[in-house]
Amino acid sequence: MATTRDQLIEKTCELLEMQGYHATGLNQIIKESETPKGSLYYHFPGGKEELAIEAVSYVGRIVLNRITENLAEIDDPAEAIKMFIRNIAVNVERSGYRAGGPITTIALETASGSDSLRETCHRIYSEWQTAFAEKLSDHPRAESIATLIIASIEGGVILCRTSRSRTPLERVADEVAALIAG
Amino acid sequence: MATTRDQLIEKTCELLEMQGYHATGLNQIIKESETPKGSLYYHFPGGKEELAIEAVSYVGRIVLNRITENLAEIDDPAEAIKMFIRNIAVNVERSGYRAGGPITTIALETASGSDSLRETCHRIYSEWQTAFAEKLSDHPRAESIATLIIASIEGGVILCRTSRSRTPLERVADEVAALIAG
DNA sequence: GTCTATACACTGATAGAC
DNA sequence: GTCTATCAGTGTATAGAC
Repeated sequence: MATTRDQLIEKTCELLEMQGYHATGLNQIIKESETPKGSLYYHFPGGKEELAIEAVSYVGRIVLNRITENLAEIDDPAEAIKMFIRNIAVNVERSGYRAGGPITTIALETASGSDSLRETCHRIYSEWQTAFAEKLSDHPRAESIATLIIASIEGGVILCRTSRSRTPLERVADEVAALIAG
Repeated sequence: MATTRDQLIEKTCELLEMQGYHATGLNQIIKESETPKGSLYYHFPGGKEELAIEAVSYVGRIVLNRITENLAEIDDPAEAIKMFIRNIAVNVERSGYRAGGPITTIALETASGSDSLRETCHRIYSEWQTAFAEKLSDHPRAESIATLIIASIEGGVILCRTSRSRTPLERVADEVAALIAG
């Protein structure tokens, strides 16, 4: 029971992750999601920016859940986070290096453009960071390490997609684990 | 003695860093650099893509020199790299969080678009990584740590620009230094 | 709520005079 | 080498019938 609104949001998430904000046109979104343009402006009167905000919020929530669930599966924080990052590396490779980092491109493109999109990305990054910090709550530098984790994952995705190799994220996984273990 | 060609490349570097590839139009480049459009296609017959490749190569070389010079100033690798990253944090703040990471946005936007731009970014990231790895040559995991450094700087810039705070890169600097010192 | 047709600005690119 | 005028295509957004 996918509503028109949901179809638009999901297709927008997919295209934004692969192409970014400015390279993704509304015409492509309505064509690939098979929804008429009139419906888009009915559901999202704010146009492209409002649609992107909803899409980024949606995918941010999904990723937050995945972080929480995956980290809960392994007791040792260093090992849990290492496996989580290695899993991202595999997924980036599986996408043909076309996806990975669902909000990274948007965050950069809109950092000096749309303030509402920038704030949405900032909120999501904060939520992700909190999830990692909670897993590291025994560590004296939990918050600081959580920031490094988010930063190195985002940067690692860039390096993997640019080099068409999963090695960068695998190295990030190993080094982050080494840092946590001390 | 700035030639027309150099003016175009330098202005393109500036705009690509702040806005990204797709948000930067050729009209804006020629207007702000005060060079006519005819000259652009005379110097860069390949159009926007060729101009961007030249711009990315140019700024990549400048940054490589800055990495080499700055790292040579302090003997201890952990301290040298820490200060280098803290310096980036200050520069990002100084730009009003509108600049920083001169090729990051381009690397992401063109990862699934232009193959020649993607390869150019890949080459530059490799050169930067080698510069850090050489400074860490005494460390058994020099290459792996150099990858983490590039990734966490690129990601740290994203977090700083998105949150309008220099804290993320300062934390990255501290954690990377902790990792190197062991 | 859904859909089509269209307005209007702007994009990258080119032609041709100078 | 430089500059202007202009092309064809696409972008976001809107109007109005159904």
